[in-house]
Amino acid sequence: MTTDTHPLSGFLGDLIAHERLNEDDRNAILELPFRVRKLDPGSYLVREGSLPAQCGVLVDGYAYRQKMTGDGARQIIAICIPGDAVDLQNIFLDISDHAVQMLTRGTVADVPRESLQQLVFTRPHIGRAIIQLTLIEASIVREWVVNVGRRDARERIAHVLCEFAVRLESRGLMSFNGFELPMTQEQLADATGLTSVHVNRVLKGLEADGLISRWRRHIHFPDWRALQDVGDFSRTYLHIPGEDGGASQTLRRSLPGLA
Amino acid sequence: MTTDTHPLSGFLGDLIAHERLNEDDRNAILELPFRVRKLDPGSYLVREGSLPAQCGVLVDGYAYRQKMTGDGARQIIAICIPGDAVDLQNIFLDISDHAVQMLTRGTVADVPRESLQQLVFTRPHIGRAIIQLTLIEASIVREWVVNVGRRDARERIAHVLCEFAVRLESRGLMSFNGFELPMTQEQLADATGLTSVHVNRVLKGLEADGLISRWRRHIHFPDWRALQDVGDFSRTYLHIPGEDGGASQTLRRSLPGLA
DNA sequence: CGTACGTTTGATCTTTCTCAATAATGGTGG
DNA sequence: CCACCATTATTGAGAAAGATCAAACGTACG
Repeated sequence: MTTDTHPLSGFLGDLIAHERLNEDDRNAILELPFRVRKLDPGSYLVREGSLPAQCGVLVDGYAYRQKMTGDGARQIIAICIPGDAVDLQNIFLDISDHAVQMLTRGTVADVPRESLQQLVFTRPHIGRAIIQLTLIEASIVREWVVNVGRRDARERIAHVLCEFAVRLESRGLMSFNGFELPMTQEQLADATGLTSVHVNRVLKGLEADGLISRWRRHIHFPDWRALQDVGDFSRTYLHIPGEDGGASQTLRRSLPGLA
Repeated sequence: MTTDTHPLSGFLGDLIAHERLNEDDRNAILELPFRVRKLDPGSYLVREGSLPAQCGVLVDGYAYRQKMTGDGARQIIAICIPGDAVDLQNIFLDISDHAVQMLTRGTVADVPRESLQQLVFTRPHIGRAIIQLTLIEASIVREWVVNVGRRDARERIAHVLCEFAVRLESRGLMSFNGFELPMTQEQLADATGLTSVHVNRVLKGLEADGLISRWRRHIHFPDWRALQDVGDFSRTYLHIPGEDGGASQTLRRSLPGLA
């Protein structure tokens, strides 16, 4: 299928998951002008304070949103997975208030700001879908405030792992019963407001308790239900369509141990 | 002036600050249907899991966004000030992922979801303005992740105070050189991921160091510049229009000690 | 005037950080 | 394919920030 190999097909799939788009809408997305780039880990998609003229769509690979404090500490705000548009805020806001950097090697399709902006108002269904995506992103960030503000280290890490698993699953990116964590323990620490030393100890603890199993950076879930409990995780804030708060068929398939 | 007494005039002012609206646009906002309610502290504007049919606009008084963890801890996600629309996410997303509660006694104007939704797509300037407001809200939440994840107690509280001061100032709600903090120390703790005991000690510390002065819940800023430094505060993430990152004229007036 | 709520203070305990060192891993050039 | 280097993971010991527990004190409101 040519659609599956179109660089924006992942993004389109995400839109479709949230809003019914007719053929014209779908074509409008696929006919957006774009330029593809290959990027190395650590390279910037957006710099804080910059004024991006295009919106990057992650074709493959992973990225993260990040802010630095005055004394050089890093806080990771969000993880971007393939199919995510990383500059939706910058379509309507001028100067970027945070940076986006590649976590792994990957591919990005840059779409001009104006093209997307125009679609939002000329095609209400696309507009609604894009607005929903930005709102869901905001919802995830709110949950991260809770995670970092009111949960202890073990809960935080369990929660982040659960969230990542469910998001990957919703895009069909889970392999078997787990995934390869695309980040170092130090980056996981920056996402959870901890130190890498402590992250290491907590991961070992989770493993010792049979809540996860690890090999290299691959994480598997021998007891998915228990991990969710430890992480105080409930998927509702992800606003994944077609799931009532219980698990989807696919999730049931790929995450056994779920009643 | 009749405009100033219209319940939605604060909201309109906020929109205008971000996007040029012509007379038709402005009238469209002021002619929105609404119903006014008076609310007591603690009463809910939105419950987590609910499906709001209207968008509340804070006319006066303060509110907060909040989520609870499984073991009953509360995390405050955002503070809403007069003029804020508290349900913008719920215009396009169905089930609410967090609760909104009154902090003080206050007044809310409820606008039907559909009316606002329609304006977004029929009046692109209003649409852009509303999208910008939701994006700025998201930007503030991102900064809160940084605050709670990577700053110590003193920095966190200083930062929250600075943010609150600047946001109030941008709406003309600062009195003299300070404001009345509309929340208890316990609520401030829930906003910063601390305990009320520790918040109390930190406030006293800030006061002892001449960074703030307190009388009841009134906070003043004897050394605004120093407080910003302690809080690692920079206003850029608030995306307040017409300010280059330096201070506005009004701010200069109302917050002396600013070079 | 008393009760409920918020603030302040002290003493002690835990979680997590910091510093430091060692071991494993992955990628690179020869 | 192998040796080497840089990065990442792991472990230990001690220190610190903040939590917890408990009590006293103020203040506002009915």
